[in-house]
Amino acid sequence: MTKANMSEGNIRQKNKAIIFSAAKKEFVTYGFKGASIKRIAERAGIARANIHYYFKDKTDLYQQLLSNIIEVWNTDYDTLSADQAPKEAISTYIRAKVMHSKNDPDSSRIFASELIHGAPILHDYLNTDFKTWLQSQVAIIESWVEKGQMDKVNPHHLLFLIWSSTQHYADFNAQVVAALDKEAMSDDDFEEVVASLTQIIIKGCGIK
Amino acid sequence: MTKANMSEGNIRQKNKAIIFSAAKKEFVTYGFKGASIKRIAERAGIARANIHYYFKDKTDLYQQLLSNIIEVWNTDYDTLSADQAPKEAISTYIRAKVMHSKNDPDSSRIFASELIHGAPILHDYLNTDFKTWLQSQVAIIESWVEKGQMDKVNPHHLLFLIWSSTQHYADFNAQVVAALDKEAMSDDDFEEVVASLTQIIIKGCGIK
DNA sequence: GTCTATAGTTAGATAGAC
DNA sequence: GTCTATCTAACTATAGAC
Repeated sequence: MTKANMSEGNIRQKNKAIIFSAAKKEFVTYGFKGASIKRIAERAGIARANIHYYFKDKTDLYQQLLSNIIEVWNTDYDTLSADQAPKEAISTYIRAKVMHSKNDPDSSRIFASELIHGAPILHDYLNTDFKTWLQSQVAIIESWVEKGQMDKVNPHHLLFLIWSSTQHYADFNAQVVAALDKEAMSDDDFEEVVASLTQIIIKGCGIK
Repeated sequence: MTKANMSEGNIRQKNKAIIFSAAKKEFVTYGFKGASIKRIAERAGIARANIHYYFKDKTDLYQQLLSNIIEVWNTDYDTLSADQAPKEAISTYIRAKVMHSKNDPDSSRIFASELIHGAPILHDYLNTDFKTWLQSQVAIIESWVEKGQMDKVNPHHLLFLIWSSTQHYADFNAQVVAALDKEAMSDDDFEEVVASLTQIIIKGCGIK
């Protein structure tokens, strides 16, 4: 790759990142169909036609955005540790999930919206990579049960419980802040969430 | 009200019900902005213009649909029983919520989609009727804690945990069926959900 | 790589005959 | 209460100059 190519590549990368960031807000606010390329361009501070220069069409942009989100999850934090005892592993996992709901709620919301509307784009992913990854998580829980480190619980439903209860604070934030009678959740509020969920789930699984 | 008026009223009621049913599917599939009145009319088997005869505009139709959904919840099942001990009350509540996710997933999904996208229509409801109703639920849990019938848990976060984990099977059904490697969840699957969630949450709250 | 102009499509909403 | 026809607005996508 020549120097000219590299700097072109950098412009591409930088502009695509700006577009992704703008698209994320737009998709969260209006959903896939409701999102308009005009408003994404305005949010990004670039001309409308440039979006079409970088992305084939709206579906292509949305697909790549979803891929980015999933990639961050898979490489970053969304994994139970097989090397730890269940108490530490699950506590760490709950905290990581709650903090992700705090720090990047829009990613969670876009993923949730995609699933709620039937996962038209993520259907293939759910039946391939997701299933493989899930199987590794289930195996970890099963090993804890076999070793008597926790009660016999259905691994799938335990995982769903952790996912839903932690992502709730991103996806349903509008309802949560109304319920807590606040403008927005504070750092302390999120710590209280971690403590509450950890307390109930650890004890509920019979983990000492 | 004359007989003629009554039968007119009945036609209105019947047609509005048909439109609501069609609109529900359309809003679930495409979201608020993506839903088209043309397709709602096609699903309902009536002419496009008739939708505008019964509803002022798309927002009006969506608002009334949301009101219907919330009304069913409030009058039907979505309440902790203050007269029971926590074990029975929470077990009953979890079962009712899971069965509602099974029997009417689209209502749950429309509500979830509205919240995820910032609750533009439900904002007022969340800050009035919802808060009042929630306070009654919180008070019930607090009374159980005071009487020593359960551990000291944060009532709000316990309620969020129950709502999110039970509604998950409606809202995130696409992911759940992929995870369970099924076409659709069976009656037995839903019983397993009730059993798993009840087991973990009851024990997790220190309820005997 | 960026911009303006525009083609082509789809939508919401209304008027007016029946 | 229902239907056809139509107006108006918004949006995606592309062509072509710079």
